[in-house]
Amino acid sequence: MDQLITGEFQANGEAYEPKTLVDGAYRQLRRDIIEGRHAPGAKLRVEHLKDAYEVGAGTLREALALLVSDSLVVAQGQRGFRVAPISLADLEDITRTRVMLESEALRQSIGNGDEAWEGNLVSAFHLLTRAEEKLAGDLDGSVNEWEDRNRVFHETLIGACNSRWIRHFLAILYRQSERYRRISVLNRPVPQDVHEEHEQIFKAAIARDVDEACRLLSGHIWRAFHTVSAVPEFAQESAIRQVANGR
Amino acid sequence: MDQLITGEFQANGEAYEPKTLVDGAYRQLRRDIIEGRHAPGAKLRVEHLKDAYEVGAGTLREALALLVSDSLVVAQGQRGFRVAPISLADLEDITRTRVMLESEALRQSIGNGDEAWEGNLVSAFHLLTRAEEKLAGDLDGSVNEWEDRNRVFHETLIGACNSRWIRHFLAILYRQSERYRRISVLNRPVPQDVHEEHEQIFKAAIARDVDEACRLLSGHIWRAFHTVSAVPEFAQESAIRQVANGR
DNA sequence: TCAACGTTTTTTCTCGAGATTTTTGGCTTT
DNA sequence: AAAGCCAAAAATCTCGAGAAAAAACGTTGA
Repeated sequence: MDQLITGEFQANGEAYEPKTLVDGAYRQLRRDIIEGRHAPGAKLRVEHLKDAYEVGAGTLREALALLVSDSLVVAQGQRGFRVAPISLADLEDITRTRVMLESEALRQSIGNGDEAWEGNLVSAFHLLTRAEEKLAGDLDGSVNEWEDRNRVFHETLIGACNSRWIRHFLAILYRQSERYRRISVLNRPVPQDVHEEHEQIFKAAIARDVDEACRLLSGHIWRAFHTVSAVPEFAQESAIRQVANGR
Repeated sequence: MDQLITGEFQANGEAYEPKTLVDGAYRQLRRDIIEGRHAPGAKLRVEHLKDAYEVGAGTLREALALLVSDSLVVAQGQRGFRVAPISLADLEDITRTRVMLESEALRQSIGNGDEAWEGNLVSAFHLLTRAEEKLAGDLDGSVNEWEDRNRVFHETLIGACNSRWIRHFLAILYRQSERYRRISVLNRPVPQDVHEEHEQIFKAAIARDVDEACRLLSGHIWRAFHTVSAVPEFAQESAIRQVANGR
């Protein structure tokens, strides 16, 4: 089967080799937005960015167009591009929708998953556990590794869900959630509670306890929302609106 | 608030004026794919299309990039663009996901909807009824009108749902469904049954009967799936694969 | 007859310059 | 002093040509 260029995450941990300059700029730009290097609401000037990413103006425009449909960038006709704004209401919407979709996906995945899926899940959980140990041990630079492995763990959980569309939508929502998390949590999150939650979800999934797994996963996702919403920066919506308007 | 260029449908029936050439080409191309003028799996050659749509090559590439994230076009690195392939399994996936999201959206919409929403719904249902009468009366050229008003009716139904993300995903899925419908149903569908279903859904929504409305809506969407899957062209998956591979 | 190789042709991808539109700044007027 | 208007400047949007890659084709050899 043909491989989509601008598709989902890849499940394995190997480095992705961009096949084209547009694709490379798209991924680099997406990462910079998710990790907060481009602030929400900030203007994205083509003339300025084409030098930073070392591509032509047309190429960068095409990469920006791809980001528009991921809702990470908004286009204002004849007035250029901006980083998508953020708000607590938006994060709540993202969270609610994600809980609904991820519960359904997990339900299907546990129902369909074979032994190979179990194996992948054991592996993903193990790698995540190791990353969480490093995170607790104050090793710098392990945040990115944790983010990667956390993403892979969640992807593997729903990996046996045979609905491409649900997985596609969840990938979009996951990126949005990650952006909020990385913007708000500048220092590392509390890893101990999160690790326990991951372990409980993992065990319930392996035990094929659908209802319990969904219940735990929903709680896990909502807890992340409440963690972010407790950050002072987000607690007051007025500050957000200021950022969202980009002025 | 700023208006997004590449956003959702507009609820009213007025003509949309594209603010930029990219946006115009994007909408025109999207319509041509949905209405089947570009066959599934067909190659989209930039050199050939830029003349047809009367824009530059770079502009057309940008429009194609926008369509990639709608999953109406797939990009194969260094090998150009193709119209997204179709398959019965994909339609089933679309339908299942759509039923889940649209039920939730309708549930919220009926819960939140005020009198203004009721008014919009009455209006949309009335216009749809008129279009269905014309369709039964064998007036040519009324298929596009029916499609427009059918879309507006479904949009209005879930219009009071306050989740932007659910509405966004539903807009994508609706376009996909419309493509399958228009590819398979070259002659008009049976309007009588469909009209009765619309009327029942409409009445249940106005009566604020959430469970009944969701039940009817789900049946309505699934019935459309079965209608398409009964078409000989779709009944045999082998023919589909041939089209999907585009060779 | 079939397979493999090298050349030709087609198509895609990329870049920089020109035309439009928006924004900014200063000036005049009330 | 505040509001409105005109001009300069910045940024965006668009286009066509050149470079790179992939596909098609014919040829050669076993």
